Formats: sequence, structure tokens, C-alpha cells
Amino acid sequence: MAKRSCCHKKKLRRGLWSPEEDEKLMSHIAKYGHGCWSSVPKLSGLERCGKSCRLRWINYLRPDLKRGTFSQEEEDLIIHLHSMLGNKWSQIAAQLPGRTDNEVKNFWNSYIKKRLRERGIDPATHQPLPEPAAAATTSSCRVVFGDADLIPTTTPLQAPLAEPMLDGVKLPLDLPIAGNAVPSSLSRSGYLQAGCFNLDVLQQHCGSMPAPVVPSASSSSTLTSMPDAEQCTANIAGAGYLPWLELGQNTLGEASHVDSYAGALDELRWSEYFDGAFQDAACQQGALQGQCVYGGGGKDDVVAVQFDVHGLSNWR
DNA sequence: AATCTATCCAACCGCTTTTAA
DNA sequence: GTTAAAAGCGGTTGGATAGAT
Repeated sequence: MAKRSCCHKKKLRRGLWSPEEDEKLMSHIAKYGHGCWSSVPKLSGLERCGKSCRLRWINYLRPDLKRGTFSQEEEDLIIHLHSMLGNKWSQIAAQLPGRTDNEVKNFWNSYIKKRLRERGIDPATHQPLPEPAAAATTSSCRVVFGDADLIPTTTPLQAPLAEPMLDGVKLPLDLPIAGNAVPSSLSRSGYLQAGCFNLDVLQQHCGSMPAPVVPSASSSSTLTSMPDAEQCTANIAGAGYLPWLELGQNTLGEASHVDSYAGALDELRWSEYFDGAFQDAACQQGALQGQCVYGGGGKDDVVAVQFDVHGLSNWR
């Protein structure tokens, strides 16, 4: 038997909020702040549970909400972040100022999912949907986005690519590494651009790579205190450099932002990186669970390196 | 005009994590 | 260290609305 919610237990009001209730909640929070949500209904005279009040505030009444339709840039960013984070809506929403996790989730389920499917992309895996005809074609390359609109021109790849990083243990970026280096058959940027994650670009735009994964207290509201993360996001999207996204000319620019991060890039030495801590981390992580598949080297040659944004920030 | 269907989105549910006593 | 309450989160539901028949 399903447990009854707190609203049922206390016979509190449920369903849509009336303007009067909104008014009560807003004026209460304006005066006192929300403090403890469980006490808000009592103090404000609302016959709602604290949880409901919290949700209403976060998703609807908060003054910093943007609302309205999502822009193309926002849509691209959501797709990009979802390919890395999976259904971590709060983390995705944290990168979209003025958007709530609920809003992003709804947008994903009602619009983006459909669009990706129309374009032959499985929204769950970001892989091309299985197509009998397509499967018989030559490419062994596995891409995150099969859509020509979304993938910039890249050198055709020689090797199969890793699955996208969906298994989200804190922004997983699983870089398959054959031996101590990027597979010889594949340039680093070529490999990364084509399917996984372009660290060149990330480094270029983010430098120290402020965490895109922020401890989200209330979705996007945290962004105001995360200028670096916000700027990083803006730089990635604004410069049209989401590795597999073309955002159009109107989004290009912001060269000064790029410059400010460029220095950090030089400090990154991939050989050091691969020989060092990340390789250790890869060893610790153990099995790949089929995330990265390489031709030639065989399974034993493949080392997955998982790092989160904190790891990236340590590259400097 | 009436009915049916699809879509969108606000809100709920229940589980997990965090915090405080 | 334990426990209960609060907060956070993601999945799901249900009502409103638009569009199709």
C-alpha cells in the first residue's frame, strides 16, 4: 500500500494554487523569508504542507525565474548537459539561469525527446536509434549526436567511440585511453569532438573549469553565487563551442572570455595527466563496463578515466 | 458544435540525502 | 552514534487546453 502524503494525513489543500494562496505565500516570504518550510504554512495561514509551499515557491513564485519559451542556446545546452549528466535535472537547471529543474524536465520530456527521436537519436543514450538500413552502413563510429545539425564537421573516425557518459556519478567524463595516450589512430580532439567530450574546448573556455555541477540548493537560484560556473557555461555556449553543437554565427564571439582561460590550457600536459593521477584513478575505477570500446587494442588496453569537475580544476 | 486525442506543465509522490537534536 | 525531521530530487500523474475529427 502506498503511503499517504503529508497533505493527505493533515487533510491539507492540494492541487492548483489559487492567486490568493500565491499572494499569501509571497507576502509571507517577502516578510520573513522561508526559513523552515514546514513552518511556513502555519505562519502564513496556508492550508498546504511545507513541501507544497516550497515547490510552489521554487517552481513558480521565485522572482528570479525566467519562464517563457526556451531559447535555442538553452535547448542545445540542455542536450549537451543531459548527454553528460543524464536525468540530473537539478544539475542541468543549475546551468540555466532562471530555469527550474521541473521546467527543464518538462521541456525535455515534452519537446527535446521528441525532437531527438525525429532526428534518429535515442534521447536516453544520445546514440543513433537502431535503424536496420543505417546499421548496415560502413561507419563503425558511434556518435553522441547523429544529427548533422548538431555535429560539426570532423575528421572521419577510425575507431569506435565510447558511449556517452550517462552513468552520471558526478559529471562523468569517461575517456577511453589506450595505453598511456589517446589512441594513435585518433587525434585527441578528433576523438573527443566526435563523440565524447572536447577537453580542448573545455579548457579553452573554462580554464580551471569551474564546476558545472553545483550543489543545488534550489536549482537555478544557486547560479547567482556561481559566477565562474555561469561564465563557463556562457562561454561554452556563447562561443558556439559545444563540441557537437553548432549554435550559429550569432552566438559566436566573446573572444575576450576565451583569452582569459587560454593560459590555463598551456599548463595541461596530457602525458603528465595520463601518466599521473588520472591513470591512478582509472586503475582504481576498474572495469569499464563496456563504456569504451576500441578497435585494435582490445579490452585490456582500454583504461577509463573518470573525473569530475573538481578533477578538472586540479589540472592547473 | 460536440467529441476525441495529444500535448503541456503544475503539482504530487515517494525515495534519498542532509541536518539537527 | 542514532534517530527524526526537513530538504532535495527525479519520476509520475492529472487537469487544462489546443487541435483534429
